[in-house]
Amino acid sequence: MKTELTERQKLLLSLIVHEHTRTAQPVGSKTLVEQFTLPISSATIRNEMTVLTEMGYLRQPHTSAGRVPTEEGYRFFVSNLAQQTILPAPMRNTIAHQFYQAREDLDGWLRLAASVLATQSQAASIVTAPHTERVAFKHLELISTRAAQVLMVLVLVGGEIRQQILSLNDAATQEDLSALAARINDLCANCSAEQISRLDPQLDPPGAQVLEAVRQQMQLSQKLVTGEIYLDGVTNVLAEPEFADTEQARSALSLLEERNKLADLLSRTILGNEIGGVQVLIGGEGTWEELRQCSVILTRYGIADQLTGTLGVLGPMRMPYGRTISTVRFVAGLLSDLVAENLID
Amino acid sequence: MKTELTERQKLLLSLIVHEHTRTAQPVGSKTLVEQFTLPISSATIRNEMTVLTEMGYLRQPHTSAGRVPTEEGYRFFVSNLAQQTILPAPMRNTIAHQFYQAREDLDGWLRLAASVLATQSQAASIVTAPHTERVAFKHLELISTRAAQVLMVLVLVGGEIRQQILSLNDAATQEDLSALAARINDLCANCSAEQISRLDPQLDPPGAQVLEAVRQQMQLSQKLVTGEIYLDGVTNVLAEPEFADTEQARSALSLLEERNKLADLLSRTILGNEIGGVQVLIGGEGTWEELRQCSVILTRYGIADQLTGTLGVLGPMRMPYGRTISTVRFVAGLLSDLVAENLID
DNA sequence: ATTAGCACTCTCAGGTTGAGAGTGCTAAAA
DNA sequence: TTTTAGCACTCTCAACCTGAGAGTGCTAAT
Repeated sequence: MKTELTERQKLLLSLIVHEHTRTAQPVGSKTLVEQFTLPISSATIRNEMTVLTEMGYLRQPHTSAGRVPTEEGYRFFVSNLAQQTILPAPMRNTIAHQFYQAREDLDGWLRLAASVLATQSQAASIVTAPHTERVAFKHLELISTRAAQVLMVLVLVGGEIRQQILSLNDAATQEDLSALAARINDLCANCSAEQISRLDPQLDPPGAQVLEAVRQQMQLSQKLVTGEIYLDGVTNVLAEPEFADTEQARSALSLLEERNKLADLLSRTILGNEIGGVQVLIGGEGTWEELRQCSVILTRYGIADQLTGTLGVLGPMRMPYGRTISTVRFVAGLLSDLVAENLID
Repeated sequence: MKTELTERQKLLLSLIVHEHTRTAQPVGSKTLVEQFTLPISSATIRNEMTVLTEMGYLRQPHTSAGRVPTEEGYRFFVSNLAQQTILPAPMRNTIAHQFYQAREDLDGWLRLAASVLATQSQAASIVTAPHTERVAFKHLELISTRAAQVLMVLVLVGGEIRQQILSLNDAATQEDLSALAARINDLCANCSAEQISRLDPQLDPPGAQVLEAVRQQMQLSQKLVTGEIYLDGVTNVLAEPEFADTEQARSALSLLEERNKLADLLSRTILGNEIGGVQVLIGGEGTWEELRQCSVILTRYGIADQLTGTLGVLGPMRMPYGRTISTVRFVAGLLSDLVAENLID
């Protein structure tokens, strides 16, 4: 159907995308030739623009306005024309240094990652906590609180921690609880939820109750987006001229608040996307009505098949794709390194 | 300075606030008499309005518009005129039932609380995780991961869990670690960070390293807004007509993103406010420039001196105060009950 | 103390206008 | 065949004007 673009057409499309990204205005043929001192006349550009418009890469907001890239136009640009702009070295160092300083804990890293993404891309950032595909038992701890109430702390392979308050049918001493925990730790080491449900340990009632709670927590953890989702820079999006009308912004940002919709969106990157690959969703791709005006850049980080999370950026469709993709990739790399260094297995 | 308001003036102020809250428009003398079929004429109302305007409770956007309540007007309304509207019983039951169902964990409760607040008030909601004033040691667990890396899980009195990955100088077996943890558990039971730093247990190097990490984590936990902050309904604010201009909305919502500013705001409720008291900040109170157009309703929940958190709502200054204050109080009550039921000490 | 009446003020929506930007087409030039 | 200059045409946008409408403040009468 679509014929190949000539080199000149590619160049023009590229320039139009750049100029429009910079000014947020439709770009006209004359502006183009002046801005970039092109060796061809505006009339020639108009002819080429007509072609690109017919091919669906450009569109005119109204009869006598300049051209604006369509979703298709952006898609072509991202796949064929956008060039990765490597972040300047001092910037990279500054960021890496921040991560080094925030060496405290996972929570701090993820929050920092979201903050860096948001600042660098001037858009909204999304970071999910890393998550194991294969949920397995690592360690259990039972802590007596008062009467028959017990705080259960469950550590999973990968380092995820889940807690629950159990009300036992009978009171138990801390010694009893510790013994029970030790027994279960032996029994379940490295087991999956299914394996646990299959083994029949003939435990006394409180033991069975604890084991069932362990199994439930592990099953909960298997659900995809169970953990924390870190957002930052949401107000950056409001600053973009395309969202001067609040209604537009509202629909886009509401997606970030509805956890299940957001999870749905993030799961896009999980299916068929290896670590290191960056996925660019432009204009909702027909699926997300709320994102008609937006683009989302997502990638995964972590260690494949062990501990992975998703991270990305949501901004207006008019976005500096080259720079943003690089930034997303860079931050994902940093987080992957951190996960690798601190992997718990 | 200010003379007392007559009953009729109070009534009128009250009606103006209600009408303005409903329509988001300045209210005129004629509208008022028609809307509420008052037994006085519009001219009389105009005279009273002049008085109220001179007293600083009302203001005219321009010469020939109706009146709008000023910050002072809202403040007077909230302190003297607003009546608590108790949530209808079926509504209360529905909400309580939701909490009952989400019995899983603290995380779920807090998220639900934020969601309920946001939905009921049609504004942005803020909920912080409960936090101990007096941070004290409850239980430590050391879990061997690989080589000299150790996952440290620290449970504080109150149930807060903190985790950290330690790199020991020498590798240690799980038995060694368990023994060390047991020793420290005995040593530190119910201690504060200061007490821990004072005791000199003559532990071997890895033990000292762990103890120092425990102390650090406890000190971190003492910082006020250390835990998770749950937000919901941020996009509700965007729907309000006063934020049709994105710039306004941006400045207000940016406050919610900047953790330290938000913490600062929340700390307002901590100083000199007992549990059960609801604090209403109208128009930034001269302190928060970003909130010039907004009101914030905050309260504390939990058990005084033991485990308390903050929760509240941020919305436009034009807000149904009676209803919203009741809702905030109601949700705080629910959370307080949950904390009491599941207190860990 | 209250009210009817009225002149006055200000906003807002609708309509008009002219400048400016950008296009498409055509005919000539390369 | 491709490129370009020239030009008529279209459309937006800001500025301006205008009249309707809403609401006020004042005054004089009740």
